[in-house]
Amino acid sequence: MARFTDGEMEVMRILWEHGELKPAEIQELFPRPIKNAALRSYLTILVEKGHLTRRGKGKAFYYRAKTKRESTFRSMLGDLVDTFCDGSSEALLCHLLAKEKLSPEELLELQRMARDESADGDSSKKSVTPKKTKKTRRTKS
Amino acid sequence: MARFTDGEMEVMRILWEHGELKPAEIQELFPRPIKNAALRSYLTILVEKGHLTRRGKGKAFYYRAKTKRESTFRSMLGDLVDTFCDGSSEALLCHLLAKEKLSPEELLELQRMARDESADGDSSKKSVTPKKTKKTRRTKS
DNA sequence: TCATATATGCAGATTATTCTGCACATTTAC
DNA sequence: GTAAATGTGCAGAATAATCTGCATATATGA
Repeated sequence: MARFTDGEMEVMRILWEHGELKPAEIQELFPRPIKNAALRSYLTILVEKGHLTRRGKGKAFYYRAKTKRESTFRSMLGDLVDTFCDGSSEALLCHLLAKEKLSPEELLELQRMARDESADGDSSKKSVTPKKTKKTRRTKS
Repeated sequence: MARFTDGEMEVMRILWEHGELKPAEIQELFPRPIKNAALRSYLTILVEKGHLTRRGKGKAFYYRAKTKRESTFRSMLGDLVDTFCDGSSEALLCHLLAKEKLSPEELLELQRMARDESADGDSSKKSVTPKKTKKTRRTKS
């Protein structure tokens, strides 16, 4: 359902994080220099595709993500699993277990944390990233 | 590094699985009906991009994947992790742990299997999918 | 009121992807 | 040798993504 090009994904990321912005604000947050009009053509397409909504507020239009971050994540993860793991997300888990050098104790602790995090309340609004367990920050290849 | 469109990905999947094929053979394995010439335009582009090699064998050209399945998987998984998990693959692991309903015993068994699998020999040629642990086969959404 | 800054609307250029059509070459069967 | 089957090369159409330029509208401040 949710497929994005690179430029579109950058826009979505910014709006997922900041909620509601006008083009000039998105432009400033954009990871590379981009002309205002070029950015607006992304926005127009994303509105047409139904991934964004916009409303006039004062002089400008303000844009907001309609497609949710969590559902996009699930969808893209599902595509990856279908392509490389024969549809089994357990196979992906297996792959990560092999890569992450965790002791059995750390692993079980992580599972407990993951359970707690997914148990309470509205998980769709929450970040996927746990708070205290960052480790392998990737550098841009 | 490795980015593929849908059509290109289908070609790569087929060649990853079957090794070396000529256009007509790929055409038959393609998941949807596609004309031979349309398929060949994919192949031409993939060769230009450096993802395939080809060699004349008899009358026809035979194509082979140059870009490896494992490195593509890692690259795409890395992109996903960068976009949605703040670069931490441990965060993705956390997400999967929350989704997969595994007992601690099953989890540790899975970790042991994952370790064994990644330990022996040339892992780049092996499937990411473990043999006995399939469970949540996704249906095409 | 008028100039300036800010925002939008729109036309279209550029490139990449996907796909079609057709001419021509080579192998194989008769 | 000749026809049919199979394969290649190439030109280009259709669509989508990316980006540019410019005309115009509106709010703000002197």
